[in-house]
Amino acid sequence: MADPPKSLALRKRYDDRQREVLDACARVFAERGFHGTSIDDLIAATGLARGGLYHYIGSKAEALTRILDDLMGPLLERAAAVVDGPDAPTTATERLRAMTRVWMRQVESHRDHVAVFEQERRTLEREPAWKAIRTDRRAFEALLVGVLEQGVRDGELTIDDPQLTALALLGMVNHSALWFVPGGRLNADQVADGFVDLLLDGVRQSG
Amino acid sequence: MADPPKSLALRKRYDDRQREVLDACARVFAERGFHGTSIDDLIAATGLARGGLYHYIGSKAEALTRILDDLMGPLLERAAAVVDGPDAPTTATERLRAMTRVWMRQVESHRDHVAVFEQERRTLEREPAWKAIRTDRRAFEALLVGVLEQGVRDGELTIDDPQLTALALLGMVNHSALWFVPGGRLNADQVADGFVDLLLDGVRQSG
DNA sequence: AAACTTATACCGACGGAACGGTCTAAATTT
DNA sequence: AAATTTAGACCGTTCCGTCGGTATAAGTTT
Repeated sequence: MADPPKSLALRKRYDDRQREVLDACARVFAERGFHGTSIDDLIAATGLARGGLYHYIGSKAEALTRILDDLMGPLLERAAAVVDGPDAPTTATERLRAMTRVWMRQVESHRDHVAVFEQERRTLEREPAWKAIRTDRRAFEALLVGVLEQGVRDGELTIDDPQLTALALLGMVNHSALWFVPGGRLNADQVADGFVDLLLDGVRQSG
Repeated sequence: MADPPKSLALRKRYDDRQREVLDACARVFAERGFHGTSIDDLIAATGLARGGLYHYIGSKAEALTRILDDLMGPLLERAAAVVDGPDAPTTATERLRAMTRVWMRQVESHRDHVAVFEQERRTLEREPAWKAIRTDRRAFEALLVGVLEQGVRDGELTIDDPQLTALALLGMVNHSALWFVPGGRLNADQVADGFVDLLLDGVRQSG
């Protein structure tokens, strides 16, 4: 990656353009996979030429790193805020709902990023280079399990296996990056509420 | 792919070896992704040399096709059997459980295949070459939605949005290919039952 | 404000390595 | 000896990233 400009005004212009370029990269990565994407694909997607592209991304791998950081950073920050923050709800049920909404909104706004994350999961778990991403992922999952366990402690929830329950919700939401269509029949909050209601009450006819 | 042997005894030997080779390919594809896997990776994983490998797989893409067919064929067949077959249970709840067990057992026995399927989802949906796989996937999902709708008709289940509910379960199970460990704390049926119980009754403390 | 210098944005030809796949022939089995 | 399995050198292509260069905008001096 080229050194970003020193002057403040230009720096902003550079950052904005870089964001555009990285979003385009995320779109192609999500579509064709990281390894399935060639530099020429990125050139076609960004409209830049080879040199111009490298001016902003440094390398294909660096682009992936940035894409994943831009996904996990905000997600973790917001999730922590609605679980532990000053204005966070206090009951486990409400926290679970708030957290799931934050999460589905991230799927809505960063669908390609989530898709890339899911696609490259195995690689991310293996390579030392992605340790930061792994740490973020684990922190998020721990947050989720924590909320579920709080629910059990408080007598709000009855859970056989909190770990499995967390994995179930993780599957639902992360998998939604494959089918969720922004602007489609359901918006992010509706899907989030749908999942949480399902998890809380199930579908068995009562009474 | 080389012509398989004509004589019956040799044909079996060839098929067995081919299965071994394809399983090894699936393992590497799951680990590094299809495009992230080089022929040399497959050579290392199979112990064969270049020529020997091509004797059994024809091409990298053909190997992928076989891997996915070997996954979806049996899955669909067994799922249809426990939903519609002669000895299939009749209530939606029982059918849902039976179907999920079949499905999780396929994750258990073909974890790498499922992981590859998940990783290449976007490509599989796009390329004309994978039409057969898409048809199978859709048939499976239709089977699942059908069971859920039957449950609603029969008054067994109360479901706001059967489509979303199906997607939730699809997410749980398919995502399990990422974390399920054969021989680990939970076996396939235990995970399947855990998911189904979750979906049926939820986690909210009742009473 | 005009002339000049520097910083930034972008281009596209190019190199070297790695890629998937083929082919001839040797080894092994039937 | 015939059929099958395995080997590995080899080919053309595609790959990622670099580099020297141009054009434009910003900053500086006169």
